Amino acid sequence: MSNHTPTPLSQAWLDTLQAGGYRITRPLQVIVEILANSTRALGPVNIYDLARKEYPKTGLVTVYRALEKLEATGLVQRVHQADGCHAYLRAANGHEHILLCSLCGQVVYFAGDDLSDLIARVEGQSGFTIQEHWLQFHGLCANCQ
Amino acid sequence: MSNHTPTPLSQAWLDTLQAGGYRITRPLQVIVEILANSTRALGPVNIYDLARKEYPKTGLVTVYRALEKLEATGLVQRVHQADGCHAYLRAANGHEHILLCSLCGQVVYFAGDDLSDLIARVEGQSGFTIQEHWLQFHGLCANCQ
DNA sequence: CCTATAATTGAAAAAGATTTTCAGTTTCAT
DNA sequence: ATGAAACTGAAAATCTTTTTCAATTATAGG
Repeated sequence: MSNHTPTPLSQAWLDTLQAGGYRITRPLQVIVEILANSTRALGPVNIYDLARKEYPKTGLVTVYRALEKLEATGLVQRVHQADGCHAYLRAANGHEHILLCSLCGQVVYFAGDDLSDLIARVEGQSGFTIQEHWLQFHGLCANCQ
Repeated sequence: MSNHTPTPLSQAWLDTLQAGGYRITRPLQVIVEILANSTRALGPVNIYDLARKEYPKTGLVTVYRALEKLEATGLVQRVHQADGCHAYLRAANGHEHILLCSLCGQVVYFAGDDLSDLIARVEGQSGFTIQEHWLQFHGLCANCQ
């Protein structure tokens, strides 16, 4: 069976997973390779189909379990779209946020937003303690418009 | 069976639904009443349970169908949370955004954000046409902290 | 290099969530 | 009042996700 060399990013993910106490198996490697290098959001079944091209024995259950590990480790995040939240993506780092093409699922990460004033104001008015904020843009990518 | 007078908001929703060509039935009225006046996000089964207290014949299917209509009409929106996206809420109007308590699901709507500069910059850099933006805060409400 | 152990795997079954089908009922315009 | 079209609830069908379990595999330690 073919055995490509991992990209730098997927190698880094595998190192992180191993440091987290997980074992590095062939199906995990294949799934990591797929997700680390995808430019669009992928659902469990998409990943399953892609993984089986590389390692045909891969089971769908293993995809679900890999997604759990990757999400728990903070390498991957769920993508929320109007029609559901079943796709996954490389997690945004730091102050990155995501911009998604509503047609093809293409993703672009962008940095920069300073919401601290707004957050302070909303905390004051609501009595909440804000722990997390979530900013996401949707639109049409250059190819889809 | 009891028949409370509708609140102004739920009456407005019913009018909108009727204007949209939908028929106003008892289970729809009950479901609208529940959603229009809830201060927290509710999933289909939550709604089902609450609806049956008011109108015991209500079927879960009818809840799903009502949510479809309400979402299509823009009165209700799905709430996206870390663990899934199965709850619904009154839709945010205009420049309102939502702040959710991660423990109890309590929701607060807040207004105000000017992201036009950021949007313009990201459009320029990415080649996307941005159609929609999505801002959501998560935290602990006054009661839950 | 071998070994023991604990994690991981795939298949099948189970559980859950959502959708479809269908016959009977209800709304609402006429 | 009446009829057409929309809506309803129950059951069945479809998905999606999780659990169970025996077999396999990764990895630490000898």
